Amino acid sequence: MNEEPATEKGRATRQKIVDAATSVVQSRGVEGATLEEICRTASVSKGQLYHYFVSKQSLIQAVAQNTVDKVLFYQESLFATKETFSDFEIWVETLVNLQVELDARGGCPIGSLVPQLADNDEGARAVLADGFLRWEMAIRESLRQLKKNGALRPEVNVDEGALQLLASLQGGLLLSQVRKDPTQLRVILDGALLRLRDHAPSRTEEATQSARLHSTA
Amino acid sequence: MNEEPATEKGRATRQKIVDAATSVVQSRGVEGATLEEICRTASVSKGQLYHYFVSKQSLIQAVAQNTVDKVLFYQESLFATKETFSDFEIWVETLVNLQVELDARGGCPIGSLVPQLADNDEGARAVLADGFLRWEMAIRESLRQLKKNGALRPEVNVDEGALQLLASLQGGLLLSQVRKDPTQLRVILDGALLRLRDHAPSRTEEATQSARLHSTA
DNA sequence: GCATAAATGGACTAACCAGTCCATTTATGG
DNA sequence: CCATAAATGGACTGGTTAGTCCATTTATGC
Repeated sequence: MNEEPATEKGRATRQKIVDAATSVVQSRGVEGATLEEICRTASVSKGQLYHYFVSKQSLIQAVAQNTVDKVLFYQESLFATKETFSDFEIWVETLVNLQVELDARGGCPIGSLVPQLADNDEGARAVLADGFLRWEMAIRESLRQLKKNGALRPEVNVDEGALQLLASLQGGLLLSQVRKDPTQLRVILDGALLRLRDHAPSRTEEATQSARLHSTA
Repeated sequence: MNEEPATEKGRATRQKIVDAATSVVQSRGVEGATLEEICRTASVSKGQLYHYFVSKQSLIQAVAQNTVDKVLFYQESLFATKETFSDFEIWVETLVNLQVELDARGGCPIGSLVPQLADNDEGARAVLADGFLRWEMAIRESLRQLKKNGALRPEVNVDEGALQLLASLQGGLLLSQVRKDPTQLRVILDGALLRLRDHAPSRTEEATQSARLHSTA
Protein backbone atom coordinates (compact mmCIF):
# COMPACT_ATOMS: atom_id res chain seq x y z
CA MET A 1 0.00 0.00 0.00
CA ASN A 2 2.76 2.47 0.97
CA GLU A 3 6.21 3.21 -0.39
CA GLU A 4 8.81 1.92 2.03
CA PRO A 5 11.69 4.39 2.34
CA ALA A 6 14.88 2.93 0.87
CA THR A 7 17.34 5.22 2.66
CA GLU A 8 17.93 6.33 6.22
CA LYS A 9 17.03 9.89 5.29
CA GLY A 10 13.82 8.67 3.73
CA ARG A 11 12.84 6.83 6.87
CA ALA A 12 13.53 9.95 8.94
CA THR A 13 11.34 12.07 6.65
CA ARG A 14 8.56 9.50 6.76
CA GLN A 15 8.65 9.45 10.54
CA LYS A 16 8.68 13.26 10.64
CA ILE A 17 5.50 13.24 8.55
CA VAL A 18 3.80 10.63 10.74
CA ASP A 19 4.71 12.54 13.91
CA ALA A 20 3.38 15.80 12.51
CA ALA A 21 0.22 14.09 11.30
CA THR A 22 -0.28 12.48 14.70
CA SER A 23 -0.06 15.88 16.36
CA VAL A 24 -2.40 17.58 13.89
CA VAL A 25 -4.93 14.73 14.06
CA GLN A 26 -4.87 14.93 17.84
CA SER A 27 -5.86 18.59 17.85
CA ARG A 28 -8.05 18.84 14.74
CA GLY A 29 -9.48 15.35 14.46
CA VAL A 30 -9.12 12.93 11.57
CA GLU A 31 -11.38 14.76 9.12
CA GLY A 32 -10.32 18.18 10.36
CA ALA A 33 -6.65 17.49 9.76
CA THR A 34 -5.61 18.76 6.32
CA LEU A 35 -2.60 17.52 4.41
CA GLU A 36 -1.47 21.11 4.01
CA GLU A 37 -1.32 21.68 7.76
CA ILE A 38 0.44 18.36 8.21
CA CYS A 39 3.02 19.31 5.57
CA ARG A 40 3.48 22.74 7.16
CA THR A 41 3.93 21.18 10.62
CA ALA A 42 6.43 18.64 9.31
CA SER A 43 8.23 21.22 7.13
CA VAL A 44 7.76 18.94 4.17
CA SER A 45 6.31 19.29 0.68
CA LYS A 46 3.20 17.69 -0.76
CA GLY A 47 5.37 15.62 -3.09
CA GLN A 48 7.21 14.13 -0.14
CA LEU A 49 3.99 13.15 1.59
CA TYR A 50 2.70 11.32 -1.47
CA HIS A 51 6.11 9.77 -1.97
CA TYR A 52 5.63 7.87 1.29
CA PHE A 53 1.85 7.47 1.47
CA VAL A 54 -0.54 6.53 -1.28
CA SER A 55 -3.49 8.34 0.27
CA LYS A 56 -4.67 10.27 3.28
CA GLN A 57 -6.29 7.10 4.57
CA SER A 58 -3.00 5.20 4.59
CA LEU A 59 -1.38 8.13 6.41
CA ILE A 60 -4.16 8.01 8.99
CA GLN A 61 -3.55 4.31 9.53
CA ALA A 62 0.13 5.09 10.13
CA VAL A 63 -1.01 7.77 12.59
CA ALA A 64 -3.11 5.18 14.43
CA GLN A 65 -0.13 2.82 14.62
CA ASN A 66 2.15 5.64 15.74
CA THR A 67 -0.31 6.69 18.44
CA VAL A 68 -0.61 3.14 19.71
CA ASP A 69 3.17 2.69 19.76
CA LYS A 70 3.76 5.94 21.65
CA VAL A 71 1.09 5.33 24.28
CA LEU A 72 2.06 1.71 24.82
CA PHE A 73 5.75 2.45 25.00
CA TYR A 74 4.90 4.74 27.91
CA GLN A 75 2.30 2.52 29.54
CA GLU A 76 4.32 -0.67 29.26
CA SER A 77 7.19 1.12 30.97
CA LEU A 78 4.85 2.18 33.78
CA PHE A 79 3.67 -1.41 34.18
CA ALA A 80 7.16 -2.87 34.07
CA THR A 81 7.43 -3.31 37.83
CA LYS A 82 4.24 -3.57 39.80
CA GLU A 83 4.77 -5.46 43.02
CA THR A 84 2.33 -3.87 45.45
CA PHE A 85 -0.93 -2.04 45.49
CA SER A 86 0.74 1.28 46.07
CA ASP A 87 2.51 0.80 42.74
CA PHE A 88 -0.94 0.95 41.19
CA GLU A 89 -1.79 4.03 43.21
CA ILE A 90 1.37 5.65 41.90
CA TRP A 91 0.26 4.70 38.41
CA VAL A 92 -3.06 6.47 39.03
CA GLU A 93 -1.30 9.56 40.37
CA THR A 94 1.03 9.61 37.38
CA LEU A 95 -1.90 9.57 34.97
CA VAL A 96 -3.83 12.18 36.93
CA ASN A 97 -0.80 14.46 37.07
CA LEU A 98 -0.35 14.06 33.34
CA GLN A 99 -3.94 15.16 32.79
CA VAL A 100 -3.38 18.16 35.06
CA GLU A 101 -0.36 19.16 32.97
CA LEU A 102 -2.38 18.76 29.78
CA ASP A 103 -5.22 20.80 31.30
CA ALA A 104 -7.50 17.77 30.84
CA ARG A 105 -7.27 18.21 27.07
CA GLY A 106 -6.95 15.45 24.51
CA GLY A 107 -8.26 12.52 26.50
CA CYS A 108 -6.71 9.18 25.62
CA PRO A 109 -4.87 9.51 22.28
CA ILE A 110 -5.97 5.99 21.31
CA GLY A 111 -9.50 6.20 22.72
CA SER A 112 -10.13 9.51 20.95
CA LEU A 113 -9.49 7.87 17.59
CA VAL A 114 -12.04 5.11 18.15
CA PRO A 115 -15.24 7.05 17.44
CA GLN A 116 -13.62 8.63 14.39
CA LEU A 117 -12.21 5.47 12.83
CA ALA A 118 -13.60 2.22 14.24
CA ASP A 119 -16.76 2.11 12.12
CA ASN A 120 -15.34 3.54 8.89
CA ASP A 121 -11.79 2.23 8.55
CA GLU A 122 -11.35 -1.46 9.27
CA GLY A 123 -7.56 -1.26 9.03
CA ALA A 124 -7.35 1.54 11.57
CA ARG A 125 -9.85 -0.22 13.82
CA ALA A 126 -7.69 -3.33 13.90
CA VAL A 127 -4.64 -1.23 14.82
CA LEU A 128 -6.51 0.45 17.69
CA ALA A 129 -7.99 -2.84 18.89
CA ASP A 130 -4.52 -4.36 18.93
CA GLY A 131 -3.28 -1.40 20.97
CA PHE A 132 -5.98 -1.94 23.58
CA LEU A 133 -5.18 -5.65 23.65
CA ARG A 134 -1.52 -4.94 24.39
CA TRP A 135 -2.59 -2.48 27.07
CA GLU A 136 -4.94 -4.99 28.63
CA MET A 137 -2.19 -7.63 28.63
CA ALA A 138 0.24 -5.28 30.37
CA ILE A 139 -2.31 -4.65 33.12
CA ARG A 140 -3.13 -8.33 33.29
CA GLU A 141 0.52 -9.28 33.77
CA SER A 142 0.89 -6.72 36.52
CA LEU A 143 -2.14 -8.06 38.34
CA ARG A 144 -0.81 -11.57 37.93
CA GLN A 145 2.44 -10.40 39.49
CA LEU A 146 0.52 -8.88 42.38
CA LYS A 147 -1.26 -12.14 42.90
CA LYS A 148 2.03 -14.03 42.85
CA ASN A 149 3.37 -11.70 45.52
CA GLY A 150 0.35 -12.43 47.67
CA ALA A 151 -1.00 -8.90 47.34
CA LEU A 152 -4.04 -10.37 45.62
CA ARG A 153 -6.06 -13.34 46.74
CA PRO A 154 -6.02 -16.35 44.43
CA GLU A 155 -9.75 -16.04 43.77
CA VAL A 156 -9.34 -12.70 42.05
CA ASN A 157 -10.01 -12.94 38.32
CA VAL A 158 -7.12 -10.93 36.86
CA ASP A 159 -8.43 -11.27 33.29
CA GLU A 160 -11.71 -9.56 34.11
CA GLY A 161 -9.96 -7.17 36.46
CA ALA A 162 -7.60 -5.96 33.76
CA LEU A 163 -10.44 -5.37 31.31
CA GLN A 164 -12.48 -3.49 33.91
CA LEU A 165 -9.52 -1.36 34.91
CA LEU A 166 -8.84 -0.45 31.28
CA ALA A 167 -12.50 0.46 30.77
CA SER A 168 -12.49 2.65 33.87
CA LEU A 169 -9.39 4.39 32.60
CA GLN A 170 -10.98 5.10 29.24
CA GLY A 171 -14.24 6.29 30.76
CA GLY A 172 -12.33 8.31 33.32
CA LEU A 173 -10.26 10.09 30.69
CA LEU A 174 -13.40 10.85 28.69
CA LEU A 175 -15.21 12.33 31.68
CA SER A 176 -12.13 14.26 32.79
CA GLN A 177 -11.85 15.76 29.32
CA VAL A 178 -15.48 16.77 28.94
CA ARG A 179 -15.58 18.17 32.49
CA LYS A 180 -12.15 19.77 32.23
CA ASP A 181 -11.46 18.18 35.62
CA PRO A 182 -8.60 15.68 35.91
CA THR A 183 -9.59 14.70 39.45
CA GLN A 184 -12.53 12.77 38.02
CA LEU A 185 -10.01 10.27 36.76
CA ARG A 186 -8.66 9.72 40.25
CA VAL A 187 -12.04 9.03 41.83
CA ILE A 188 -12.90 6.63 39.01
CA LEU A 189 -9.63 4.72 39.00
CA ASP A 190 -9.42 4.56 42.78
CA GLY A 191 -12.86 3.00 42.72
CA ALA A 192 -11.80 0.47 40.11
CA LEU A 193 -8.76 -0.48 42.20
CA LEU A 194 -11.01 -0.81 45.21
CA ARG A 195 -12.47 -4.19 44.38
CA LEU A 196 -9.04 -5.64 43.87
CA ARG A 197 -7.85 -4.03 47.06
CA ASP A 198 -10.63 -5.64 49.06
CA HIS A 199 -8.71 -8.81 48.61
CA ALA A 200 -5.43 -7.18 49.67
CA PRO A 201 -3.57 -8.35 52.76
CA SER A 202 -3.93 -7.11 56.30
CA ARG A 203 -4.38 -3.53 57.41
CA THR A 204 -0.89 -3.32 58.86
CA GLU A 205 0.89 -3.96 55.59
CA GLU A 206 -1.54 -1.67 53.86
CA ALA A 207 -0.63 1.13 56.25
CA THR A 208 3.06 0.59 55.59
CA GLN A 209 2.53 0.77 51.85
CA SER A 210 0.40 3.84 52.15
CA ALA A 211 3.05 5.55 54.24
CA ARG A 212 5.71 4.72 51.66
CA LEU A 213 3.57 6.14 48.89
CA HIS A 214 2.99 9.40 50.65
CA SER A 215 6.56 9.92 51.75
CA THR A 216 7.94 9.53 48.23
CA ALA A 217 5.77 12.37 46.94
CA MET B 1 -27.04 33.13 17.77
CA ASN B 2 -29.80 31.24 15.90
CA GLU B 3 -33.07 32.26 14.35
CA GLU B 4 -35.92 30.95 16.47
CA PRO B 5 -38.75 29.61 14.30
CA ALA B 6 -41.86 31.81 14.62
CA THR B 7 -44.37 29.28 13.35
CA GLU B 8 -45.24 25.67 14.09
CA LYS B 9 -44.16 24.66 10.61
CA GLY B 10 -40.86 26.41 11.11
CA ARG B 11 -40.22 24.54 14.33
CA ALA B 12 -40.96 21.24 12.60
CA THR B 13 -38.54 22.05 9.79
CA ARG B 14 -35.86 23.08 12.25
CA GLN B 15 -36.26 19.81 14.14
CA LYS B 16 -36.18 17.84 10.90
CA ILE B 17 -32.83 19.47 10.11
CA VAL B 18 -31.41 18.78 13.57
CA ASP B 19 -32.52 15.14 13.44
CA ALA B 20 -30.97 14.66 10.01
CA ALA B 21 -27.77 16.40 11.12
CA THR B 22 -27.62 14.21 14.24
CA SER B 23 -27.85 11.10 12.12
CA VAL B 24 -25.26 12.24 9.60
CA VAL B 25 -22.86 13.40 12.33
CA GLN B 26 -23.22 10.02 14.04
CA SER B 27 -22.11 8.13 10.96
CA ARG B 28 -19.66 10.56 9.36
CA GLY B 29 -18.33 12.48 12.34
CA VAL B 30 -18.53 16.22 12.97
CA GLU B 31 -16.02 17.28 10.31
CA GLY B 32 -17.05 14.56 7.89
CA ALA B 33 -20.68 15.61 7.93
CA THR B 34 -21.40 17.97 5.04
CA LEU B 35 -24.26 20.42 4.93
CA GLU B 36 -25.24 19.03 1.56
CA GLU B 37 -25.71 15.52 2.91
CA ILE B 38 -27.60 16.91 5.87
CA CYS B 39 -29.91 18.87 3.55
CA ARG B 40 -30.42 15.80 1.34
CA THR B 41 -31.21 13.63 4.39
CA ALA B 42 -33.65 16.19 5.76
CA SER B 43 -35.19 16.88 2.32
CA VAL B 44 -34.54 20.56 2.85
CA SER B 45 -32.80 23.32 0.92
CA LYS B 46 -29.63 25.19 1.81
CA GLY B 47 -31.65 28.36 2.29
CA GLN B 48 -33.79 26.66 4.91
CA LEU B 49 -30.75 25.45 6.83
CA TYR B 50 -29.27 28.93 7.00
CA HIS B 51 -32.66 30.34 7.86
CA TYR B 52 -32.53 28.44 11.16
CA PHE B 53 -28.80 28.25 11.85
CA VAL B 54 -26.22 30.98 11.44
CA SER B 55 -23.35 28.55 10.86
CA LYS B 56 -22.35 24.92 10.79
CA GLN B 57 -20.97 25.32 14.30
CA SER B 58 -24.31 26.44 15.70
CA LEU B 59 -25.97 23.49 13.96
CA ILE B 60 -23.42 21.17 15.55
CA GLN B 61 -24.23 22.60 18.97
CA ALA B 62 -27.89 21.89 18.31
CA VAL B 63 -26.87 18.36 17.33
CA ALA B 64 -25.03 17.95 20.63
CA GLN B 65 -28.11 19.12 22.53
CA ASN B 66 -30.37 16.87 20.49
CA THR B 67 -28.10 13.88 21.10
CA VAL B 68 -28.05 14.54 24.82
CA ASP B 69 -31.83 14.91 24.94
CA LYS B 70 -32.44 11.69 23.01
CA VAL B 71 -30.02 9.59 25.06
CA LEU B 72 -31.20 10.98 28.37
CA PHE B 73 -34.86 10.61 27.53
CA TYR B 74 -34.14 6.91 27.06
CA GLN B 75 -31.78 6.49 29.99
CA GLU B 76 -33.91 8.44 32.44
CA SER B 77 -36.82 6.19 31.51
CA LEU B 78 -34.67 3.12 32.18
CA PHE B 79 -33.70 4.50 35.58
CA ALA B 80 -37.23 5.50 36.53
CA THR B 81 -37.85 2.45 38.70
CA LYS B 82 -34.83 0.75 40.17
CA GLU B 83 -35.72 -1.03 43.38
CA THR B 84 -33.45 -4.06 43.44
CA PHE B 85 -30.10 -5.16 42.16
CA SER B 86 -31.64 -7.28 39.44
CA ASP B 87 -33.14 -4.07 38.04
CA PHE B 88 -29.57 -2.95 37.41
CA GLU B 89 -28.72 -6.29 35.87
CA ILE B 90 -31.68 -5.85 33.55
CA TRP B 91 -30.35 -2.40 32.69
CA VAL B 92 -27.01 -3.96 31.72
CA GLU B 93 -28.73 -6.59 29.59
CA THR B 94 -30.82 -3.93 27.87
CA LEU B 95 -27.71 -1.96 26.94
CA VAL B 96 -25.82 -5.06 25.81
CA ASN B 97 -28.76 -6.16 23.66
CA LEU B 98 -28.92 -2.71 22.13
CA GLN B 99 -25.25 -2.96 21.18
CA VAL B 100 -25.85 -6.40 19.68
CA GLU B 101 -28.63 -4.95 17.54
CA LEU B 102 -26.38 -2.10 16.46
CA ASP B 103 -23.60 -4.57 15.69
CA ALA B 104 -21.43 -2.75 18.26
CA ARG B 105 -21.33 0.29 15.98
CA GLY B 106 -21.58 3.91 17.06
CA GLY B 107 -20.57 3.59 20.68
CA CYS B 108 -22.19 6.11 23.01
CA PRO B 109 -23.75 8.92 20.93
CA ILE B 110 -22.72 11.45 23.57
CA GLY B 111 -19.32 9.98 24.37
CA SER B 112 -18.39 9.80 20.70
CA LEU B 113 -18.84 13.56 20.38
CA VAL B 114 -16.47 14.35 23.25
CA PRO B 115 -13.14 13.81 21.44
CA GLN B 116 -14.43 15.73 18.44
CA LEU B 117 -15.84 18.74 20.28
CA ALA B 118 -14.72 19.10 23.90
CA ASP B 119 -11.41 20.84 23.19
CA ASN B 120 -12.50 22.96 20.23
CA ASP B 121 -16.05 24.11 20.92
CA GLU B 122 -16.71 25.35 24.43
CA GLY B 123 -20.46 25.64 23.84
CA ALA B 124 -20.74 22.05 22.68
CA ARG B 125 -18.50 20.88 25.51
CA ALA B 126 -20.82 22.47 28.07
CA VAL B 127 -23.82 20.77 26.49
CA LEU B 128 -22.14 17.36 26.60
CA ALA B 129 -20.90 17.89 30.16
CA ASP B 130 -24.43 18.79 31.22
CA GLY B 131 -25.69 15.60 29.58
CA PHE B 132 -23.25 13.49 31.56
CA LEU B 133 -24.22 15.32 34.73
CA ARG B 134 -27.89 14.52 34.19
CA TRP B 135 -26.94 10.92 33.46
CA GLU B 136 -24.82 10.70 36.60
CA MET B 137 -27.67 12.15 38.68
CA ALA B 138 -30.13 9.59 37.32
CA ILE B 139 -27.79 6.77 38.31
CA ARG B 140 -27.15 8.41 41.67
CA GLU B 141 -30.86 8.64 42.44
CA SER B 142 -31.34 5.00 41.55
CA LEU B 143 -28.50 3.95 43.82
CA ARG B 144 -29.96 6.08 46.58
CA GLN B 145 -33.26 4.28 46.10
CA LEU B 146 -31.50 0.93 46.27
CA LYS B 147 -29.85 1.97 49.48
CA LYS B 148 -33.19 3.08 50.91
CA ASN B 149 -34.62 -0.33 50.08
CA GLY B 150 -31.76 -2.01 51.87
CA ALA B 151 -30.31 -3.49 48.67
CA LEU B 152 -27.18 -1.44 49.29
CA ARG B 153 -25.35 -1.10 52.57
CA PRO B 154 -25.55 2.32 54.21
CA GLU B 155 -21.77 2.82 53.98
CA VAL B 156 -21.79 2.71 50.18
CA ASN B 157 -20.89 6.06 48.67
CA VAL B 158 -23.56 6.47 46.00
CA ASP B 159 -22.00 9.65 44.62
CA GLU B 160 -18.73 7.95 43.80
CA GLY B 161 -20.55 4.79 42.77
CA ALA B 162 -22.64 6.64 40.20
CA LEU B 163 -19.58 8.31 38.69
CA GLN B 164 -17.68 5.03 38.52
CA LEU B 165 -20.62 3.24 36.96
CA LEU B 166 -20.94 5.94 34.30
CA ALA B 167 -17.22 5.75 33.55
CA SER B 168 -17.38 1.97 33.23
CA LEU B 169 -20.29 2.35 30.84
CA GLN B 170 -18.41 4.82 28.68
CA GLY B 171 -15.22 2.77 28.67
CA GLY B 172 -17.24 -0.38 28.06
CA LEU B 173 -19.00 1.10 25.04
CA LEU B 174 -15.68 2.30 23.63
CA LEU B 175 -14.05 -1.11 24.00
CA SER B 176 -17.13 -2.89 22.62
CA GLN B 177 -17.05 -0.62 19.59
CA VAL B 178 -13.35 -0.97 18.82
CA ARG B 179 -13.48 -4.74 19.37
CA LYS B 180 -16.79 -5.19 17.59
CA ASP B 181 -17.82 -7.28 20.58
CA PRO B 182 -20.82 -6.14 22.67
CA THR B 183 -20.15 -8.76 25.35
CA GLN B 184 -17.19 -6.69 26.54
CA LEU B 185 -19.72 -4.22 27.87
CA ARG B 186 -21.38 -6.91 29.97
CA VAL B 187 -18.16 -8.09 31.61
CA ILE B 188 -17.20 -4.51 32.38
CA LEU B 189 -20.57 -3.40 33.76
CA ASP B 190 -21.14 -6.60 35.71
CA GLY B 191 -17.80 -6.00 37.39
CA ALA B 192 -18.71 -2.43 38.25
CA LEU B 193 -22.04 -3.54 39.72
CA LEU B 194 -20.44 -6.30 41.72
CA ARG B 195 -18.18 -3.72 43.30
CA LEU B 196 -21.20 -1.83 44.60
CA ARG B 197 -23.06 -4.90 45.81
CA ASP B 198 -20.07 -6.28 47.64
CA HIS B 199 -19.89 -2.83 49.14
CA ALA B 200 -16.27 -1.88 49.27
CA PRO B 201 -15.54 0.80 51.86
CA SER B 202 -15.15 4.33 50.53
CA ARG B 203 -11.66 5.64 49.96
CA THR B 204 -12.68 9.27 49.76
CA GLU B 205 -10.60 10.39 52.70
CA GLU B 206 -7.47 8.71 51.53
CA ALA B 207 -7.96 9.86 47.96
CA THR B 208 -8.30 13.51 48.94
CA GLN B 209 -5.29 13.25 51.19
CA SER B 210 -3.34 11.71 48.35
CA ALA B 211 -4.50 14.50 46.05
CA ARG B 212 -3.32 17.14 48.48
CA LEU B 213 0.08 15.56 48.75
CA HIS B 214 0.57 15.14 45.03
CA SER B 215 -0.94 18.27 43.56
CA THR B 216 1.99 20.53 44.36
CA ALA B 217 2.59 21.21 40.64
C1' DG C 1 -58.57 39.50 1.74
C1' DC C 2 -54.77 42.37 2.36
C1' DA C 3 -50.33 43.71 4.24
C1' DT C 4 -46.59 41.83 6.37
C1' DA C 5 -43.61 38.44 7.94
C1' DA C 6 -41.98 33.63 7.67
C1' DA C 7 -40.50 29.98 5.02
C1' DT C 8 -38.57 27.95 0.93
C1' DG C 9 -35.69 26.73 -3.36
C1' DG C 10 -31.75 26.77 -5.53
C1' DA C 11 -28.22 29.06 -8.22
C1' DC C 12 -23.91 31.03 -7.19
C1' DT C 13 -19.13 32.09 -5.14
C1' DA C 14 -14.76 32.08 -3.02
C1' DA C 15 -11.98 29.21 -0.47
C1' DC C 16 -10.18 24.92 0.30
C1' DC C 17 -8.75 20.20 -0.20
C1' DA C 18 -6.97 15.65 -1.69
C1' DG C 19 -4.43 14.17 -5.07
C1' DT C 20 -1.33 14.77 -9.65
C1' DC C 21 2.68 15.82 -12.19
C1' DC C 22 7.16 16.71 -13.23
C1' DA C 23 11.40 19.12 -13.05
C1' DT C 24 15.24 19.41 -9.95
C1' DT C 25 18.30 18.05 -6.29
C1' DT C 26 20.62 14.70 -3.57
C1' DA C 27 22.33 10.28 -2.35
C1' DT C 28 24.16 5.46 -3.50
C1' DG C 29 26.79 1.70 -5.38
C1' DG C 30 30.10 0.10 -8.47
C1' DC D 1 32.70 9.94 -11.11
C1' DC D 2 29.19 8.18 -13.40
C1' DA D 3 24.70 5.97 -13.87
C1' DT D 4 20.80 5.13 -11.47
C1' DA D 5 17.59 5.49 -7.98
C1' DA D 6 15.66 8.09 -4.11
C1' DA D 7 14.11 12.23 -2.37
C1' DT D 8 12.33 16.87 -2.77
C1' DG D 9 9.65 21.25 -4.09
C1' DG D 10 5.88 23.22 -5.54
C1' DA D 11 2.69 24.57 -9.16
C1' DC D 12 -1.57 22.90 -10.70
C1' DT D 13 -6.35 20.68 -11.05
C1' DG D 14 -10.98 19.03 -10.50
C1' DG D 15 -14.11 18.43 -7.23
C1' DT D 16 -16.14 19.78 -2.93
C1' DT D 17 -17.58 22.80 0.84
C1' DA D 18 -19.45 26.40 3.85
C1' DG D 19 -21.73 30.21 3.26
C1' DT D 20 -24.46 34.07 0.29
C1' DC D 21 -28.24 36.03 -2.15
C1' DC D 22 -32.56 36.79 -3.73
C1' DA D 23 -36.76 35.68 -6.02
C1' DT D 24 -40.85 33.10 -4.97
C1' DT D 25 -44.23 30.78 -2.19
C1' DT D 26 -46.80 30.19 1.94
C1' DA D 27 -48.72 31.43 6.27
C1' DT D 28 -50.44 34.90 9.87
C1' DG D 29 -52.93 38.60 12.06
C1' DC D 30 -55.96 42.15 11.59
